Order: sequence, then structure tokens, then C-alpha cells
Amino acid sequence: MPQPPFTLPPQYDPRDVEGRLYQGWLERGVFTARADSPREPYVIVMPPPNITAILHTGQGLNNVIQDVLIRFERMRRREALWLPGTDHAGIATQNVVERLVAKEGKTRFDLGREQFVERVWAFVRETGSTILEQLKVIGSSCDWSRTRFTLDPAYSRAVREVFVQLWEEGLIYRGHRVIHWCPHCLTALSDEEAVFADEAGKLYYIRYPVEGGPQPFLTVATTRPETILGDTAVAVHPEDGRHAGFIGKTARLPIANLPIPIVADDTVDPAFGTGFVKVTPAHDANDFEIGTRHQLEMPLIMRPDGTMGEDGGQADGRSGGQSRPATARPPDRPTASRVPRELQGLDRFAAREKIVQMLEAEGLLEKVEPHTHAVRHCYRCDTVVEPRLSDQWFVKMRPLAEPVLGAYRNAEFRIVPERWRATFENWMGNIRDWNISRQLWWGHRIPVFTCTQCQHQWADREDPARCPKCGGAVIQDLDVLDTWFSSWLWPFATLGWPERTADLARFYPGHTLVTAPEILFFWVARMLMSGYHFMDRTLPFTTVYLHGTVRDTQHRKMSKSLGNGIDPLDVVRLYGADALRWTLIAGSSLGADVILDPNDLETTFAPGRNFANKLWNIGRFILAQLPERAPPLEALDVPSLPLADRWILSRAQATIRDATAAFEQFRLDEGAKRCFDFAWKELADWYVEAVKPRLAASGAAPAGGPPGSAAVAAPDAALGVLAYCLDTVLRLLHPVVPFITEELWQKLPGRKPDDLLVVAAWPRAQPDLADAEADRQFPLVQEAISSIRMLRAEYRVPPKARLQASVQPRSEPARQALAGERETILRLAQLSELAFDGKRAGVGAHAVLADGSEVFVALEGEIDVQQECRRLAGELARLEQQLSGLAAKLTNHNFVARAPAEVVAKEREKERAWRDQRQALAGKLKSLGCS
RNA sequence: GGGCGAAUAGCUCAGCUGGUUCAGAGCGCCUGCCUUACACGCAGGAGGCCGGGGGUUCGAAUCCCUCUUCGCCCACCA
Repeated sequence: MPQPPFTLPPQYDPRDVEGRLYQGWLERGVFTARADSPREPYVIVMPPPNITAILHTGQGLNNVIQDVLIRFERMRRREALWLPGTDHAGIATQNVVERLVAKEGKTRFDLGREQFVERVWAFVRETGSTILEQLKVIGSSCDWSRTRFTLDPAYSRAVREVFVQLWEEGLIYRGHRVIHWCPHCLTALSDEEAVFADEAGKLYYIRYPVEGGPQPFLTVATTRPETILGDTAVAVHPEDGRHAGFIGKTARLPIANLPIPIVADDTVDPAFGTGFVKVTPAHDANDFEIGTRHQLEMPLIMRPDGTMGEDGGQADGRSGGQSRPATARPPDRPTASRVPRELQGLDRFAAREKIVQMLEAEGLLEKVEPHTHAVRHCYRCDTVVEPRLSDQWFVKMRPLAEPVLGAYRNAEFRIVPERWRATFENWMGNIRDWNISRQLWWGHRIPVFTCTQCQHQWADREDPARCPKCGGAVIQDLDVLDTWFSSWLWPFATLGWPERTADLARFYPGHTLVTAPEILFFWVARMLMSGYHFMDRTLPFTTVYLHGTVRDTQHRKMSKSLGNGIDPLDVVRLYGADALRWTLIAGSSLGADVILDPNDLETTFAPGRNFANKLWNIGRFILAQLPERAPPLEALDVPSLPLADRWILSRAQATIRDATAAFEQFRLDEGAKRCFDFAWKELADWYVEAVKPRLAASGAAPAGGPPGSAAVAAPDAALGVLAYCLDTVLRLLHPVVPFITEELWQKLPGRKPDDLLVVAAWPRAQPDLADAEADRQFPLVQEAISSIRMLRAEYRVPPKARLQASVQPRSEPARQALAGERETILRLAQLSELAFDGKRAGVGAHAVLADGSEVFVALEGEIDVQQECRRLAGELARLEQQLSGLAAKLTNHNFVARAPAEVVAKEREKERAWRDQRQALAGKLKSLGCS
């Protein structure tokens, strides 16, 4: 028995279905990839969110894009693996737990390393799966059986293996140089983790007395007066004529009151400031280079926490930034001659003010100018980063980067959109060594061991009991590795490497990497390098798809601190996951930013909800019509079907082609919108409306009839066509709006309980259903209907009034089209009668169709002849204008001679149709007796 | 300092390899409609010198140059 009509509620409520469907997918294991599958794999590894993260809209966008791609390829019969997981996020996670500990009035140093790390684990066990659960809510079809965490034991083995291999290859070294130091997080940072932000600062001009120079003093310009305590030279450009006489002389450093040399160095820009540069080798990367060239002293004058004072902890050179709690810091030393007692312990910014005052008091402050410059900040806590001389572990990057750059130029992988090429090549070509040690406790402990007796130092895959050389006691490096030193192995460490697992053999290399441009260098470039280096020169993916950023209407990035974020789960609750997904996908063209309005969720997400509801009602209507077994398409003699049927079948093929091509090219918005148009504009607005009379007549719609009364008559073609179109559009839309489509698809006739859309086949265009003739002719029917509707509106015909109309087709094909769809026109234009050729009942309104066919609507007593004359004259004038433009073009020899023949032919064809229209309009004007 | 992107209807944006029925969509607005799938809807409509200027071309929203305004990325702006 067919399902009784319209038992489904008239409004779709996603809350009733989403959780149930997702649970069903999980229970059937449809997201689980099989390593033994004969199908060709398709692999996406998820950019692992931080273990502490909660879902924000940017991740929503990122994951929805991945889900669309993975669902698309799964339906295309690939063995689809979307591998999820989380990142231990060293600094971020440690900070979170430190804040928790702080609420108890303690610091991590009070707990000690072991206890603190256990505390972090406890936190991770408690909340670590939060974001993954949230990803399920938005429909992510990840293979949860393969979920990974960067601190999993197996993953950690991979990290260690990579470190040791790089060590053995000589690509890891201990570097003594100025690095970026976060005084809040108390750790070193990589270049990428110290991000520039423009700041309105000041440029201070400070006088240094000079002994025996051309003048009694020189003036340096600096933005950081507090660092003068660490100055060990003043530099000028060797060819700076103004200052040549100073070179080799000695300046006296104010406040610290120390003699420092004046040296010549090429890197000084004579045009900046005064041409004199103060040189602070321990607190400025550039000055460090100068200091090295001139063998200058390099005193640290700040402690790790950013307060003023010498710090003995740097001297041992073993673990440069090894941070100490304030309480554990050794007492100030008597040798602290550079930092005066009154500045000791003062924060660097307070010290800046104080030093400026002191200089002013001594008459050494010449002037202060406003100065905007870029200052690096910690990407985790936003603290201004302090350049600081220390010892850290570095990876030599050039040997890793070069082959990847070559592979890129050799088109072995691509970045979409292509415009990132220059940025990528530039960064890879000028890559700098990577500081991988972090003075943290949460992370992979650096596997470098040092013998306390013979000082032998090595990296080890296992924890050694004693020194292999002398048997002495060993100590392990205290630091941990940069988080990105583990995540750069994600595409293969998640699959079991260095073990040669079946997963690794099957699912490496992967295919598409979807992420935001922000982490192109942090993560993507490094994954390419590690993949190439450790996986036998095999890059981890073939395409990097960089999507845009989610922003508010002022184009500000959505962020917690700005309070302009949108909680995706709120959206799911209010509008449904499909609505969220629809908005994100339809709102972002290839690589472009997505603008959402956090202050108006209704405007932002209602369209997605409305579309889901539209689909629901299309399904509701069609399902109510369908008998238990709708006629399959193959049973229909398509060429003999009515025009409307042939037309919608042809449109379906075009939609399949367009949507497939769009998804293949990552133009997800275009694919989504194409399907939207098919479902709503073509199927619902036209075809469904066109076949309603036939459905009523067929008896297939048991309008209130008793069950079983609809005996199976001759197969009704419309039912077959409707079933096919609904099935097709649900498949096409499934990657974007998986819930509503799955819910409806399962209700189609003939479905068994095991049938799931999520693993159904992607539709294939059937060339024999493409029908260029129908594509040309049905629009005439549409136009006839629209023009009559327009006349009704124009003349304010009461909605219920049925009118009489007649048409005069311009050609035989037009006659066939219009006559064949007579019922459709009658219904949709609300006519009581439709005559062909000439039979015009008195006064009425006129319209001319694109091909010159004429339409006449009888409007006895309703029409104002003057108005009709004006309207038609206006149309004629517009047509004349278009026509004269076209005529000018066609009489232009240059155009006719130079434009491609088919373009010219098309224009001529257009001219012919317009002339027909003009003739028809002129005839009407004449027959109405318009002046 | 270098590189990149954007500027199209009131708002958010499409418009990919130039061709006047390609000037579009959604939202908003105006007019009618609760037409037995949907008012989260249906029908009709208004609204834009496609940022300014120059150029290439038979033809430019589309290609080139330049200017203006925003945004992003990179850089040893002391």
C-alpha cells in the first residue's frame, strides 16, 4: 500500500532526524574505511584541532568542506577515509591547565613536572573529545575508528623516530642565537609562532657621550630604550660619510656607564634614524649578527619572565631558556653591574619608562617621535615577544624544502587556488631553520641524552640506562618538542608509521588537504617536507585546498576575544546542521572569505533552513504521489513523453554534469547552487506544477480515496520521472546537506532498510536523456505562462478569475510545444480556455514571446486600450533600440569579418527573432488602433 | 619595503577560457495571493554609468596600465 498522502509534517524539523540518522550511519560503520577494499582509496586527513578546542565557525567551515569532498568521493565509489584526530597543542594546552592550577593558587612549579603533566592528562581525558563530538553534530563523516592523538604512544614513537633519524642525518643541531622568547609562556617560539602586529610606538633619540670623537656625543634612535643596558657597541654604515670619524672610537653607554666601541657594519641603514645604531646582541637578532661579526660581548639583561636583571640560567648553554619560577630564581648577583639596582626586577615596559626618565634627567634624551612599527607577539598569548639569546635545537630546513619546492614546480602537487604559488615558493625558497625546542612540560620530551661523565651527547630511540661510551649516568634534555614537530608527521604517523601497516600501504599517500592559509607554513609545507623525506619521496597529498576565513560583516576575523563569533552548535540547534552547512558552502566561493553576521543569525542561516524545508516539501509531495513501485525510468519510452518530462529529464542530466564538474574543481558553492536551482526552480516551480493535472487524472494520487482504490493502471510516466528526479537531486545534494537528503531518500519506494544514501552511488549523466530540443521548447511554454501572469498582474485581474487566451505560434515546433503543454498553460496561467490561431474574443492584452509567437488574453471590460497601447509601444521602443544596436553590429564589416563565424551566425539568428517580435508588436499596435 | 586579493542591486556575494535576452542569486523592499507539498511558501515588480581614469579589441563587468579605498601575507622599519 502506498504511503498515505502527506502524513509527513508540513515543516521539516531537523532536531527529529539528525541525531538519529548520524547514529544510524555510525552503527552501520559506513564511515569506516577498509584497508582491504578493492576500491581506489580517497584520503583526507583532518587538520587536528587542539585538544582543548571547542568548535568555532572557522573549524566548522573547514570540516564541512572536507565532509562534502569525502561524501562526494565515497558516493563515487572510492574507498573514502577521512582521518580525524586531535593535537596535543603544547603551549595552548599547558596554558589552559596552568590557568586551572592558578585558580587553586598554585603554579606548575609548585606541582612539579611529573604531577603537572599528569594533571594535563587528566584534563585531556576529561574534555579532550569535546570537539570531536561537536564535529559529529555537524555531520562529519570521519572514520572514528582511526581517531588519533599526537601524544598517542604509537604516534609518539613516530615523532621520536623522526627526531633520531634527522639527528643521524645531521639535520638537527644545537644553535646558539637570538630566538623569539615569550616571557609569559616562558618558552622559545619558532619564527612562525611569533607573529607581527603593527603597533604605534615611539622612536627615542638617545645621546651617547663619545670620547675623542668628532663631536662630544652621538645620537642613536631606538624603539626599545630598555635594551641599552645590553648594548655592547654602536654601529654605523662603513660608507656613511657623516659618521666616518666616529668609527673606532669609544662611546660611553648611559646609565650602565660602560665604554663600548663604535664599529662599522654593512647592515646599518644610513637613512634610518640618525645612522647610528645601538647594538644589543643578546636581545636583537640583527644585533646578534653584528655582535658575532665584531666579537662583541653578549650580555643578557632581562630574565626569562621579561623583568630586568641578568639571568644566570642562560650561561650553562644546556637548555637555554630553561625557565625557572620567580621564587626559584637565584638571588641577584653582585656582578650584575649592567642593570642598576633600581631597575632590577622591573618589568621591561616599566623599565622602558624609567630609563627614559633617567636619560631625560641626565640630558641625554634628545627627542621622542611617534613611530609605527611591527612588533612580534606570541601566537598563543599575544604577549610581546622578547628576542633573547639562548641555546635551542634546530632543524636544518633547506635540505628538506628544496625537493618539495622542486616537486611543486614539477606539478607533483598543486595548491588551490593557484594564487598562493608566489607566497609558497617565496617562503620555501627562503626557508629558515626551525627552532623545535620548547621550554614546556606538555609534549614530546626531546630524546637527546648527555653523559654526565664523558659529556657524550646523542639522540636515542629508547631511554638509555647509561652512557654507551663510558657507562656513566645520563640525563635527558629537559625540553619538549614544538607541537608542530609532531603534527608535521600527521599524514603517515596516523597510519602507523614507522611500522609498515596495512593502513599505511593502503592510505598513504592521501589526496586532498583542506585547510586555512594561516597554517600553510606552520603545517602544510612541513607535512609536504616530512612526507617527501620520510616516505620515500612520496608527497602526502596531491592537492592543497586553501579555503577562506570566516569573518563578520565588518570583515573582522571571528574570534573569542572580539566576541564576534558564532557558535556552530547554536546554529544547529536553531536551524539544523544542514542549514549551517548550506550557508557555509553556498557562502564561500573558491578560496574566498565567508562573511557571516553574528548579530543576525536569522538572515544568515534562515536561507539554509528554508531550502531544507523546501526539499522536505518537494519530497513530501512526490512521495505522496508515488505508488509502492514507481515505474523505473528504463521502462519509459522517453522520446514519446510530454515535453515537460523530456525537459526536466534533460535538465537533470545538465545538473549532474555541472554539479559533478563543480565538485571536482572544488567549486563547492557552484555545485551546491546548481542543485539548488534544479530542485527549486526547475523541479518544484515548473515540473511539479506542470504535472499536477496529470497526477490528478492518473488516479495515482488517491485524493482521499479509500486505501487500495488506486488500481495500477498503465504506468504513469510522470511518476517515474518524479521518482527519478527526486532520487537524483537527493543524491546530488547529499554531500552538502546530508541529513535532509538521507531522511527523504530512505522513504523512496523500493528502499530496503539497509539502503543508505550515504553509501549510494553518485548519479551518472545519461547522454540519451539530454534533449536539446526540449531545452529549447519548454522555455516557450514557461514564457507563455509568465507573460500571461504578467498581464494579469499588470491589469490587476482578480486572482480567482479564469481568463480566456489564445496563442499564435510563430513556427511549427512552437505550435507543438505550446499545444502539447496546453493543460500546463491552462493551469499555471489560470485560464478557462486556450485557443490556437486567431480566435480573439474582443478586447484584450497582448504579449510577444522570444521567438515571435503571440499571446492574447481576453480582458473584456477590464482593459484600458490607452494603457495597452502605451505598454506595447514601450516594448516596441525597447526592442527597436536593441535591434538597432544589433543591426549596427551586423553591418560593421570588422565584426562580420573578424568575429568567429558561429558568433556572427548567433547574432543573425537573434536579429531574425527580434524582427519577428517587432513585426508582431507592430501588428498588435495597429489592430488596437493605437496612434 | 615586497607580494597577493577585493571593489558589481540597500546588504552578503556569483559572474571560471572577452560576444547586449549575462548585468545575476539569496536576503531586504513594493503589489497581490493561506492556489488541497511548502507563508521557512507562491505569483508579479522596483532597484546597478559592474570603484575612478586610460588602453587593447570589431566588441570589455570580464584582458592590460594607472589611481583611490579596504583586507591579507611576507620582510633583520634599529
